[in-house]
Amino acid sequence: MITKPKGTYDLLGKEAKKMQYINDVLTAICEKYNYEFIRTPVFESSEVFHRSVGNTSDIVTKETYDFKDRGDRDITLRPEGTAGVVRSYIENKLYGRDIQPVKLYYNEMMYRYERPQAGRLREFNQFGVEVLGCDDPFIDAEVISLAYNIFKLLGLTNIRVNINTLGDDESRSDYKKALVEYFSNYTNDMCEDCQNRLKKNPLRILDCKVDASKTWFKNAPKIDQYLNSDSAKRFSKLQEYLNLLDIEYVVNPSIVRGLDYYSHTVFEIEMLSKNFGSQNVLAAGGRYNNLVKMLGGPSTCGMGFAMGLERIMLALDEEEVKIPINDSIDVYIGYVNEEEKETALYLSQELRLNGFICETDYLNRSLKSQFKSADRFKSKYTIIVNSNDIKNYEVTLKDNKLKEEEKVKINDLVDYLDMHM
RNA sequence: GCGGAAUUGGUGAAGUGGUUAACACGCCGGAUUGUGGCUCCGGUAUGCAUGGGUUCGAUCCCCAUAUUUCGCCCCA
Repeated sequence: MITKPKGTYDLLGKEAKKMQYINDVLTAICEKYNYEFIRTPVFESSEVFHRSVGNTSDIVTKETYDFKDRGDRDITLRPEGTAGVVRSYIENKLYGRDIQPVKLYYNEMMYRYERPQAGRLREFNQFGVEVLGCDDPFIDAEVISLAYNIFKLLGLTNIRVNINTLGDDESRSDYKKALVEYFSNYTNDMCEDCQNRLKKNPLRILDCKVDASKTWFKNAPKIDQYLNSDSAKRFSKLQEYLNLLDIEYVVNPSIVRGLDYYSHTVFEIEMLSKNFGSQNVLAAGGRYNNLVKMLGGPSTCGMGFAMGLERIMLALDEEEVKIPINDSIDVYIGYVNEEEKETALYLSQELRLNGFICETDYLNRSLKSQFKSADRFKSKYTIIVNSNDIKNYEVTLKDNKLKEEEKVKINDLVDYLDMHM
């Protein structure tokens, strides 16, 4: 048997309906916030990701799907959404638009060559938002609240918003320097990973779970001592705005994010439930004021987040959130002989085009099985097409709830159903 | 990239080194000569992930591979 590639999944049945529901919610809320849908290619020039995500991140160093196409071009399947959106923003000169800032959202499959586990796949669906051309913490607050409100709207309650600031370039590089200096004194007591992080990306040490309880770890320098006044002011303004929006959040200095392009505001929304797998970050994002320039555009600031839809599905299951799924139909049409079948075919089209969800039998099964089918479809009405009735231009219509049936003229069917549903 | 667990039909699964692989659900048909949801009866695996090996003989023992799953790393 041919099976799906590792780390992929087939979306079908109830899960598919759930996913569609999530998508409906996302689309609806983005409309209200007036974010514009954007779709970019599944694959990009490798350069797009290598120049943006950064070479200290595993995503680019060992998790991308890279290949050469037949024209010998270096191609990479997108591992995340921001870089492609920014590339498109630059290429289409959206910085020159009459309406600013540019507020975009995407909802696409992403690809990372990783070892799959709970909440982590090789092909996965990320929804995300990017706002380009606004440096005000006003937009930071809006973006964070948008992510937060999506979860609230979906019915998730057991979540927490963590925020932090990485400061501007000056603050961040001062802080990095201080961290390296400080942590260098404790290398012998450090876990192996942290020793690597010290060389590659010292900020990430703050996110370590192994060393977190050690005294030297707790006494490490904090970012707020290194923020210059502008960065500090911006961060407190953001908190003010979040308070105003009534968003519950926690300032968490260990949120540093893995991608190189972040600066100032960073945030994560995590699932708190203990039973949830270790992949508990449902959404994450932050400000990236250097990215547009890094990718060759005019210096433009940006703010955004991404969320993993499969993880949200897991979270909804974990919290046992009831999702409104319509799994019933309006009408089931039963028949037996060929003449009746033709009428059934005609009627099914007629009803569907008039807005009714309609099913019938395709397998020439016994009338008894057709009634069973109608029941399984949870149909509100069952039509029994009968040769004798056809002569009088009518059919038998059964109300499956009241279990009553009556003859209805074929021409009156639509009106009748409109009135009764 | 590293480590642990799993892999029997449409589904949940039991089971044994040796003729026809239990049971249940589901599905199809019949009892009910054109009417469901209950009941009863009957039917329903090209054979136990794939490839090797051990053996007179393997679904059951060994090895490898694949996939699933859980964790580390990383990240949504």
